[in-house]
Amino acid sequence: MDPTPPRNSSVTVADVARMAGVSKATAARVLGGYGTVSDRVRDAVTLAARNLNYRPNELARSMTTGRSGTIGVVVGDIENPFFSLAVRGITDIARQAGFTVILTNSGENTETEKAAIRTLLAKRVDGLIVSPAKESDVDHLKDAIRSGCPMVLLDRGSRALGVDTVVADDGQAAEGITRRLIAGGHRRIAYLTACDTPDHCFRTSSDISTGSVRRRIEGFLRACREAGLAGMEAWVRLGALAPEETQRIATAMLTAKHAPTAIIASDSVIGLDVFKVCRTLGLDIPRDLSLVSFHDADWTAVTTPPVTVVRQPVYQLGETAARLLVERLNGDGGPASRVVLQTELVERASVADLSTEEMPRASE
Amino acid sequence: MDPTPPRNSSVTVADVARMAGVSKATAARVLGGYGTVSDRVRDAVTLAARNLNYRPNELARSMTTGRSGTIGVVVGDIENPFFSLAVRGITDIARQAGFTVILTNSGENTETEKAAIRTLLAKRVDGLIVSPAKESDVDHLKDAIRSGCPMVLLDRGSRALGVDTVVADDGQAAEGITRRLIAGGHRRIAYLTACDTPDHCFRTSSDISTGSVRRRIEGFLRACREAGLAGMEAWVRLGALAPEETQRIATAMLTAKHAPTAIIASDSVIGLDVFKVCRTLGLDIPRDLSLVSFHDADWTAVTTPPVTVVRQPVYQLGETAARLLVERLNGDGGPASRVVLQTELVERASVADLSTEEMPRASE
DNA sequence: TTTATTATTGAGACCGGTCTCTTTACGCAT
DNA sequence: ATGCGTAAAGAGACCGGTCTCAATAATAAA
Repeated sequence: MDPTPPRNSSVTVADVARMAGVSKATAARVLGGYGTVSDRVRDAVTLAARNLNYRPNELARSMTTGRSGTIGVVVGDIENPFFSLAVRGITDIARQAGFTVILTNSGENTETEKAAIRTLLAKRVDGLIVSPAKESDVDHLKDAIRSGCPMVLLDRGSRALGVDTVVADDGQAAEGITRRLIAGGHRRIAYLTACDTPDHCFRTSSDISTGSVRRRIEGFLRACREAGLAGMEAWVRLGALAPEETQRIATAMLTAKHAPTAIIASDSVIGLDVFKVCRTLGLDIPRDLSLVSFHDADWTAVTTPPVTVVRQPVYQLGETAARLLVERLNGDGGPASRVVLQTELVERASVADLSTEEMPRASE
Repeated sequence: MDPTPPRNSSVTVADVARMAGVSKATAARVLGGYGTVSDRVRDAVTLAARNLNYRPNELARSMTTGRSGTIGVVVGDIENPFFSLAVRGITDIARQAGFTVILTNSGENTETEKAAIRTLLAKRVDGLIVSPAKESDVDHLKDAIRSGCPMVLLDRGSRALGVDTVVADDGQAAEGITRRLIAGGHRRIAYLTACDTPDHCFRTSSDISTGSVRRRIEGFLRACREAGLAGMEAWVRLGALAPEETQRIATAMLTAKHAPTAIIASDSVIGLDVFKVCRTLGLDIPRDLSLVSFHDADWTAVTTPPVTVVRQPVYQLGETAARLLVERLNGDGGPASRVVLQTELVERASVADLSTEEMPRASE
């Protein structure tokens, strides 16, 4: 209609009110959709708003209402398909519920995480979804909670915080897959993770500050002990933080005299690098090495052989976290809940059964 | 120190000022880090702020300064590794420059995109980075620009908008890979994309509203024409929006009488599904089908055979977009620039050379 | 017709910062 | 001692909405 609608660099309710010939309060009522207004006035204001190309200032609104309509998300690394899928779940639910998402990467670094939380709090997010880098260092999270900001923990719980938590049954999953490997005759089973300790050596599971990984390692060790395998702590390898390091560690393990017959990769990024190393070293999976990875990443189904994985309901993890948070924001004052989503072992062809394989050979 | 620091549900500068025994203006000067204050007062205010556990309200600050310190990002789908990597690039740069990122998924849907832009504008983002779902429908973007919100287009340009744009040299890349296939003796080359038209049929490249894809198809057709191949438009297949559809389309193509000898997948998600279909159909790559995919996704290097891809500098795409935007926000008033990042053809083993393969057969 | 009740509208405070303008005070030169 | 320049601090408006409360108009009840 109007060929050059105004620039509206900042058309305010007052401007609209003036043009419509009503008070600021009345215009605000129409524009904000609250209170009671006559149809005649409503039309006049709506028309004026359209003509002026009025755009509400959500900032000003948040100012008085105290709700910003945003939720802050802190993940380790959005580039990791695990997180990008979870974030997709979060944003989908958030959008449905009328919230927008401010995304932050901690890079699995507590300092960055602290800064992120501070920024998000300053921006007055209505709630937080956090995947804490370290469970042991959560004072900043405690602060946020105490200051009244609802929080949901994603993938990594910290019971000390007493907030809603959504995790997968990592411990059981690891226990199950370990048991399966042991039943298949494996004894030298390595667990490879990005988590690290100051001296890069694993001693006890309490050294591991990333909740999900700690639970997995505990499950791994539990299954080992159950089978009478001792000293399996030595097979837990840390520090697979980047592709180069992962490949260095995997290469070292696999070329050593006492090489593992099976490796459990703590996430799909690590699993991929282990796979690459095998290819580089000319090792055949599963003949020379059995491989199991956490996270059913897309690539795991198309390799030769396809790799056996622990399928986590990642999207649902994000969805559930967001849903829990939205409930809180809508006034749910119930006690903190801990949702544990079931994982599923997807058996493909990267695991060898040493026991039955040996048998026919022995009898032939 | 203090065992129970206050709840600070809303400690304001006024509160801090009162406790420090100074005026609100003075406290604000200290807390906001502007103006001039005596050391004695500064210390008093700082101490009071700490005791009260004061947290600045960024919303209120934005209100007066007119800058929110956030940039809005609209991508098609964060779950797609292409976008998650680009977003990583964006957030890294944004954080360095002191901005936070509000992330939105359009789901490649223009209506959702419009709503997202509206919301982001209402939240008064300082700038926008958008990957428009359709180049043909950009009035909402034009509006945003006219209202004074700096914008950078990511991966998909629209010259009509006259704003900074960062894209890969999609046209050349497609042209190059097509030429290579043709030189290898391929004549029946299919191009498979998620983009769609109302009747699911491709006629002319102007039907394609996603900029990057349109440029690729144009490159593809250019190379075909150059080689004297006519009617290759028929080999452009649309509508690979979801795994099921991609697999349906690929299966139909590959089981038809006139099956393609090569398929170019418009992104790695589609490439993966084509790969799966080949496996299902028992087709050998590259003997029965040559496959090339856009985007050097992690899985492409570990399949058997590894697949030839067009490597786009995705992270840098995001980085560059963010950098450009930050420059604008810092007052750069120069003309809109169009940055074209070079792609790289990563030749692996999924492409067969029909010409040399046929020759020995013919002479045997 | 008068009063009670309700629907509309207006005036203005408020949210929590920033920022301009003014006042006060101090140090130094004349 | 007087005057001036400048540093430090206070007062209060303002940003753009929301929201309470009072005022007015319209409708219903008596």
